[in-house]
Amino acid sequence: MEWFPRPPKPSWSSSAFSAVRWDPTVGRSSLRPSTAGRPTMPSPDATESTPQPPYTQPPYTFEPTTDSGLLREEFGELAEGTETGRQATIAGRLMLRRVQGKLAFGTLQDSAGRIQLFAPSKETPRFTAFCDLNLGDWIGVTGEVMTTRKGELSVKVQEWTLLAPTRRSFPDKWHGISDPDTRFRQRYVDLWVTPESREVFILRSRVISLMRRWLEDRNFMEVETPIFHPIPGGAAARPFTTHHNALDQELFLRIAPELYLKRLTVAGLERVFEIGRVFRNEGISPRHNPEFTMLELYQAYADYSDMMELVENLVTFLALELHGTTSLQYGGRDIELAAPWRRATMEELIAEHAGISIDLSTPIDELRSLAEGFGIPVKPSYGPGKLILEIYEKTTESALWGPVFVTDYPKEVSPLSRDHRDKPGYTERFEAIVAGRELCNAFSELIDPVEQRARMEDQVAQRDAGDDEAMVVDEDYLRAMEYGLPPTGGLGIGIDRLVMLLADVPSIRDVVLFPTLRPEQI
RNA sequence: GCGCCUCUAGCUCAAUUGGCAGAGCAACGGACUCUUAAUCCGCAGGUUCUGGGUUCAAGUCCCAGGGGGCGCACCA
Repeated sequence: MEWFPRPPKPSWSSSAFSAVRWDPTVGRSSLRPSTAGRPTMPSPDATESTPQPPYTQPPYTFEPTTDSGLLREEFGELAEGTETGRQATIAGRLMLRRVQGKLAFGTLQDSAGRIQLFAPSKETPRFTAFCDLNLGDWIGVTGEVMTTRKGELSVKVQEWTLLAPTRRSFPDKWHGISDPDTRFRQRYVDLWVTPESREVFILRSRVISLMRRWLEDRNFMEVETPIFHPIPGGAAARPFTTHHNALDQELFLRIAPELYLKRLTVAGLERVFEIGRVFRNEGISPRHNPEFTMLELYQAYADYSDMMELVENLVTFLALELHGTTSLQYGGRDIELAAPWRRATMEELIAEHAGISIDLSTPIDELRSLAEGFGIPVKPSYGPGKLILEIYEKTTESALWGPVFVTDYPKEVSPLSRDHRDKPGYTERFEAIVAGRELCNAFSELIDPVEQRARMEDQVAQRDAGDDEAMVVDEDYLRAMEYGLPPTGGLGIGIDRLVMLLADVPSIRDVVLFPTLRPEQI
């Protein structure tokens, strides 16, 4: 994605992340108002004796005819000293300025990149005021497209206007901002001084756009379901709570859209998807933000094998569209995303990585002592399925580089998944692990309302036993199921983690525009 | 929640065994008609995160608190 000319400084590859640019030990501070006077912005009590050009109200609109990217596309290969005779109007932020006396150069940044401004005093109106512009000011410029004697493509400043002054000091024009706290809190500064940061969010936007298109091409219909849930459900997580005054009712911010989307499958919408925010009242870490974005989709008449094919094909498509290849790097390590991905059962993978052979027929005492041997705090309520899952997560999951589909989860830990067609006690559920992280969770959906009620009641028992992430009984969902949920494959993908993978960044805060932080004391 | 690290000018960073708190960029004043982080001269800029303590003397050492980063726990 060469929309931005990279300055010759340390790259932002993930290895440079912590070592060079994002060293967490570097200083912190906040951008404070510039105390310097602004000649273009006299204070209210400035007198008429102030020898500065009068501040004029910026225009309400401005109409650029082109941008830096289009200019580079059209005029990128001009020889030195070319005068094209073509006029251009561009707008953006002044990022650099080099005044030579009667000749000035500037660097303008717009959403497509940067381009040089060429301002000779003989042709640039209000030349002194132009030279007095501050870094960060928004300006609009009209003039001839040309190249300098050194061959730099430029727009000659033959007309210009101040669109908005900046009243705060520009960050270091070479180093930008490196303090992570400032980058997250003042993302508006980070985005225009850190090209790599913009690149990540542009990539994120493209991921979601491409995903929509891909799903729509396969006859999936996008829907929106409630974010306020009277009963939290569809995942195991603590919810945020809120209150509706007129109804005088407690409401929960959704932890997953799952149960509403499956109601729509009952309704006959055979292929639905939703891309939206979900909220989980859990810890914050480089891989967890309390609000994050999920893609969930449901496909009638499909099972979990179909979901595996869908995931690997979708991710392959995204990698090819965004990078032109499925051979990527993450954190300096190679990863091959081309379909098909490996499929292996949880127990096979435990055998590979922990060197132990266990399954649901293993005596529970043996499972308990194995788990304790791995340092897992075992609760008495844990059955064999939960113990196997705990052992998998402790010994195996983070060691999987993948991509790999981890299949056949124990029924005990999968309250919404359908029984495995061949293996009693297991479900047709899988997670895809890529770069040691869960990318998605999917299953052949449980369609039997009697079985679903039993599973929900079991969850309630676990909740009563102290598990505050266990689900509760959702009577309306059970009623919907009683009308008949067809065989259905369902899938949830964490968009943030997918973007982290595709953008090769190490923290979820690098892909969330405004991550959750403690309030700043200003 | 626990542990480790960190916080100095608007930004990026210095400050030796505890000994006058500094530089570059930005800003401000000046010089300069082909620069590319322009260059050169000058000026100004500080609650060293906060509050205690030790000391003749604290950015530096100690205690408590706050923000942030990372790890652990949690998060299927």
